[in-house]
Amino acid sequence: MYLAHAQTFSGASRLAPLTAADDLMSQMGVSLQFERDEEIYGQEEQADMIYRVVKGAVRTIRVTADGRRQIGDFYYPGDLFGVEPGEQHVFSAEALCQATILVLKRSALNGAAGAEVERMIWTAASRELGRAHQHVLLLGRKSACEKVATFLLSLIARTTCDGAHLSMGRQDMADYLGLTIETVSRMMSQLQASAIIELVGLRDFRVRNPRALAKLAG
Amino acid sequence: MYLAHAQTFSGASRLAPLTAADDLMSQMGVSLQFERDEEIYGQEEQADMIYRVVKGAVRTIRVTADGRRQIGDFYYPGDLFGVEPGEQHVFSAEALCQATILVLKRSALNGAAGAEVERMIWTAASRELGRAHQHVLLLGRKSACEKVATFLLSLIARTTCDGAHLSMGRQDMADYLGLTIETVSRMMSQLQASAIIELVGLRDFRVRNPRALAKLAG
DNA sequence: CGGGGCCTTGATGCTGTTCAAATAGAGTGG
DNA sequence: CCACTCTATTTGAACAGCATCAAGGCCCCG
Repeated sequence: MYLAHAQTFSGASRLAPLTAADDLMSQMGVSLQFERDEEIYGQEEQADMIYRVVKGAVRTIRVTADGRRQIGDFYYPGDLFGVEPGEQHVFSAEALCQATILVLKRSALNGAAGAEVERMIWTAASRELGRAHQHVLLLGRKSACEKVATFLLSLIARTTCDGAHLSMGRQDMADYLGLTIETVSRMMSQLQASAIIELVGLRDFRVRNPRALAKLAG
Repeated sequence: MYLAHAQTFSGASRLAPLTAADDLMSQMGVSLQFERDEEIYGQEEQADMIYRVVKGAVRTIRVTADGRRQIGDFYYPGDLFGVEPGEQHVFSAEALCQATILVLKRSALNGAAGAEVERMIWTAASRELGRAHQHVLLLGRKSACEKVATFLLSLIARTTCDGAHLSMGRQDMADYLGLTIETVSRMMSQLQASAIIELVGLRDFRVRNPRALAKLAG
C-alpha cells in the first residue's frame, strides 16, 4: 500500500451521503491505497483503528487452523469497518480490488469532532450486529439456492441500483454463504437458466425477474 | 407473567459478579416472572427495553414466514439481552424455564446512573457482536459433530464449572446449530459412545474427556 | 397403571460436497 | 491484434452427510 493525501470523497455511494461528520473523518484520517488481495489488517492485530471504504471494496475474513475460510462481510464505499468487540481483531480485512481506505486511530479521537466520529462508529457497530443476525439466519436455515438469491439481492440493495457488479470471485461468495465454489456456480447457472438473472461476463449480472428472485430469497 | 418486587440478585453466575451498576439496574428496573416458553418480547415489537436474566434462562428466536426457526442466542443469569440495532425487535425472546427477568426502560435512563447503565448496554452489545461472529463461523463452516461439541463447550464456559445442565431441549439446540433434532440426538449419542461425555438423564451431562471434546470442536 | 411429550434409533433419500475435467476470461508478449 | 498461458469458472459424475420419514423407548406426571 502507499500513502495518498487525505481527501474527502463524494458521490461514492447513494447509500452513504457525505455529511459533516464524514468530512470530519476525512480530515482526521489518512487515506491509504491497497492492491487486490492486500491485507488491510490482520487477525489478532490490535483493533484500535477504524476504517472507511472510500473507493473499491473490502472483505473481512477468518481462517481456522485447518484452513477453512469464513467471510464475515463485504464493505463498499461509504461503509465503516474494523469495528470489533475486544482488543484484538478476530477477522482480518483484505481489499477485493484496488481500494482507497480512510484510516483513523480511535484512541486519538477527542473533542466534539471525536465524539461525533464515535457516534458514527457506534452506528456502524449497530448495523454490523443487524447484518450478523441476518447472516446467522441465512447460514442456519437457508438452502443453497436461497442463499445465493439472498446474496444477490442484498448486493443490489447495498451498491448501486442497476449496477449489478460482483466485486468478489466465486470463492469469496462461497465462503460468505457457507457453500463450495461449485455449488455457488451451479446456483448461478440455474438462476440464469430460469431467466431470473442474466450473467454478463463473470463479474456482472442483471436481474430479469426481481419478483422471482425475491421469492427464492424467502 | 406476574410482578415481583424489584430485587438485587447475587451469586447467580460466577461470570457476572454483582457490581454497583448491577445494583443500580436493579433499583431502576422492575423484576418480572415468566413461565416456561412464555414470550418476554415479540418479533417486531418496539425495542426500547433492556432486560437482564436474574434467574432461569432465555432464548432469542426468529421464525420465518414458512415456519423455519433460528435461535439467536441463549442467555443465563447476569446476562443482558434485548439489545438490538433498529427500532424494532427482529428476534423475539422466550423463557426456557421459569425465569426472573429484570426489565428497564431505556428511554427513561438519565443522569449519572443512566449513563452507567448505558455503558453496560454497549458492553453487552459488543459482546453480542462477538458471539454473533462466532455463531456465523459455527454455522458456515462446521460439521454437525463439531457444532454440537462447540455448543457443549461454550455452554460449560458460560454457566457453572461442573454444572453441565442443558436448559434447553433438543429442538432448541437444533435451531441454534442449524441442524435437525435427530442429528443433534445422534451426535450426542455418538459423543457418549466415544466416552467423551456422559449423559445424565436428558437434561444433564458430564464431560469425561475435555481434551477430546475441545479437539472435536476445532 | 396409563397417557403424552420428548428423545432416540433405524432406514432411506436428497442436497450439497468432492473429485475430475473441460471451458472461458484476463493478462502478456509477440 | 492475435496467440499463448494462467487462473477462475463451469460442468459432470460419484459420494457423503445430514434431512426426512417412521417406529420405538424413555420419562414425567397424573
